[in-house]
Amino acid sequence: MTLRTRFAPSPTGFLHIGGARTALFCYLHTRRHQGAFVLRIEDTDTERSTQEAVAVILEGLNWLGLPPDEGPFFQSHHTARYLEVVQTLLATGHAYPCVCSRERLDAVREQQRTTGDKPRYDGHCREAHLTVAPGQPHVIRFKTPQEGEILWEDKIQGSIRIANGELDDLILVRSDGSPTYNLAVAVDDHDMGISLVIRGEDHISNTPRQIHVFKAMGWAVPEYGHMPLLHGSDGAKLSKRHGAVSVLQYREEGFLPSAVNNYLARLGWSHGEQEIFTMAELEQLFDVSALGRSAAIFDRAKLLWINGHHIRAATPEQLLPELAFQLARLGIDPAPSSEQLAAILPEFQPRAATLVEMAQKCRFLFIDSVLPYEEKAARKHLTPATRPALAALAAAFQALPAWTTTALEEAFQATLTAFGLTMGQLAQPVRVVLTGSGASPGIFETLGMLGREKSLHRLQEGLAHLDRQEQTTA
RNA sequence: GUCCCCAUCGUCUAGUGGCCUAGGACGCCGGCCUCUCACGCCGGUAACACGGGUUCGACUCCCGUUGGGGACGCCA
Repeated sequence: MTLRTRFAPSPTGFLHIGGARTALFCYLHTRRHQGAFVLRIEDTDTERSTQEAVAVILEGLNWLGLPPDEGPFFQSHHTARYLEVVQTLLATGHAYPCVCSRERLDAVREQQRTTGDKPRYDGHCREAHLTVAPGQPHVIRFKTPQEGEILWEDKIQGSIRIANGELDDLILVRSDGSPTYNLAVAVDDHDMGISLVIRGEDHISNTPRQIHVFKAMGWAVPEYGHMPLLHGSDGAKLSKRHGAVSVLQYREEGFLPSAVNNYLARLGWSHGEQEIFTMAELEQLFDVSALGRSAAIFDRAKLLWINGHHIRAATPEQLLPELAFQLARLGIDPAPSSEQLAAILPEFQPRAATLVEMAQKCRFLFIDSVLPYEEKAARKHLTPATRPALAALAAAFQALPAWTTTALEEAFQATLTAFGLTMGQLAQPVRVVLTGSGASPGIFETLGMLGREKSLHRLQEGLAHLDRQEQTTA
């Protein structure tokens, strides 16, 4: 029997980083075991589910590179089947109608809370054998066994046992006739032949309820693996408060999907002392049964480091669209050509932890003027004392027959010798004038990438700047 | 409150009774490289929550305490 897993998000919001991790683990585990990865949209809550959320979740999965083998399927399309199952449950005495009002339920819970009991349904209608009149508001509840316990070998958590006495009679069908989560999940997991349910550990308490439905229907119970949750820096379950935004936000921020996946996979899982993994490696190595059991805290600093690694390991061609995307966001117009970007990318790959950072660092190449200069850099390196050498260098460059690295180096060296300067004493002022900042790729690489025309223009611009400065201070 | 789960450097982790004077990675600090910034390299900082057992021997097994997390909806 082949492995079948499912990722089952509810479309009530975007796909955040925690959901992405669940999807990733399902996907990787399934790839490793050559199973089928099913995507199922849990939209039984018609009040809160939206089409936009579905679209954003799909887009997120697509960006991460976690395509489902089957689906997306929508639970809202399966309503008739859920209700059919409920009829069977009713007929076999595993379910019953309940006419308790919300007010009564609230009062019961309130009472239980004050007496220190676990808030739960008190079974008021359980043995009432009610026959509801047409139009009479009621829900259908599952008749949970009160004795015994549910025990399962969790793929991640080990054996978990929960006494049936801890459970109450959950609602299967709402008073508006719509099915609830626990019913829909059990029916779909069975109908879709899911053999391993991988989900967050916040679902542990739902598992015995779902297993009861399976048993009442005489279905084979799937295996379960409850993964530890992702926490924010305060140690609590990741939420919007922690900036748990859409995974697509990470694309905006210049992260590579391979890096995000790599980072996420290392949260709770390890393979020897290896830190960097390609998707292909993860698909081969990752196994949910090797997961740890304690929650992990999301650490952006490490994500940044991993992202830098993946940026360095990528080919310029792979990065090209991402960089173009970020440059466009910076308002670079016209957009540089692919050839242009591919040529400069290697210089910036080791210098950026994100594509956003990379775009900022190579921006100087695509704008008309880098004025005004970064203040600190200009103050430190662009002093009146540097003017003569700068002017001489500009003249020497001007006279160059060809804009080659060798020629540039020779002219540079000659200027150095003529003025008795060290490399740094001249390179830094030139760098500021060329890029507007005190940091850039090597000075000859920078000159080469900028090209003759822009370089010469910026040197003149720099000299003019120094002259202006002279006047204001004089 | 009740039930369930967890507990090694700040963070992610290795560790499955002796190989641990606890290893790696991120971060941080220092150094090297060097025209700047990165990258890279070298070094440093820093942890087995606590208390009982079990054992010749516990980070590793058991119990308890403490701490943290999750769940307790006509949400999923």
